[in-house]
Amino acid sequence: MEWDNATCSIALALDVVGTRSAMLAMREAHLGTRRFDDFVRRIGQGEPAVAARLKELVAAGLLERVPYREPGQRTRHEYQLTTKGRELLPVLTALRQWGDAWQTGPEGPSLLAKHRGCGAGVHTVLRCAAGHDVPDGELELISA
Amino acid sequence: MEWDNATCSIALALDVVGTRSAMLAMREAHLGTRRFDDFVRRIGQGEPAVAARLKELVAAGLLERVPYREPGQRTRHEYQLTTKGRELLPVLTALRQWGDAWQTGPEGPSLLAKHRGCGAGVHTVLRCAAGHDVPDGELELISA
DNA sequence: CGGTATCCTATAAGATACTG
DNA sequence: CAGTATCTTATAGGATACCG
Repeated sequence: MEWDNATCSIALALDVVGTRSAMLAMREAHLGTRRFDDFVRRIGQGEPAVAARLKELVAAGLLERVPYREPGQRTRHEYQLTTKGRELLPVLTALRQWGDAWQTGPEGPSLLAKHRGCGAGVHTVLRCAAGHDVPDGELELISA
Repeated sequence: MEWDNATCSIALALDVVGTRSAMLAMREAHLGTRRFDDFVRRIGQGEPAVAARLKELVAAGLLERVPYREPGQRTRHEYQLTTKGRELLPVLTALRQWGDAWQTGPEGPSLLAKHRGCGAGVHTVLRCAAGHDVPDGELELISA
């Protein structure tokens, strides 16, 4: 069979988080951002762009628009991470790690990832199903 | 300080690999694709789009355009992964893993990652600098 | 506060043709 | 084979205004 991007997991993932705004929105959700205005301010894009992206991420099941009500206030909505969205964390971590290593300026990284309690920095490692760490060069990518 | 995407490692990484074609080109490079025509066919986009992307990836230092010569042929060029490009592998692996889990159709994944020799499938795990595995919920993302 | 409506620009990407 | 040139379309994203 000729190679088909329609069945490639990477291409399929990019269908959902393949834009800058989508990935930054997911970063924000993982940082604890919940309200529309905060997404807008922190992503650094206009309301229309952010609104469109949040709508798509909700439709794709990475975020959920949940009503809530503070005492004495009217009902509002907040964007909460679903499990599907939460499991994007390795992608964000790998991107941050690569950006730290290769794209930061002299100021150093402005985004940190810590092991809660332990306090040490967190990075991704590759591991195989047999339990081995997979060092550079021992991973074979194959298109079936 | 207000949050600044100009110093966020994720945003900086997306400056380079934030488009579909860039990420797919890097997937291809990791699959062993080296020649222009193969990138075009396998990415599934037109020559102009692929040419632009390869040029950017070379400029950003993820690929290198290397001359080579088969006996009796004229000199040609191939696109080779640099260390910077090779270290993007965790990002691709995390994307593939998430796509496998959440975005594949009934046919299952068409892209495999195996531990060379061992043969077992490969996935990413999060680990802290102290050596602990970091399970879901124990990672704290902080914007400094 | 949490958006929508409109209009505009920039860029990603498709289509086709051509060249060394 | 490895692109470039040209033209077109689709979409990401910016700017501004407005609304419940």
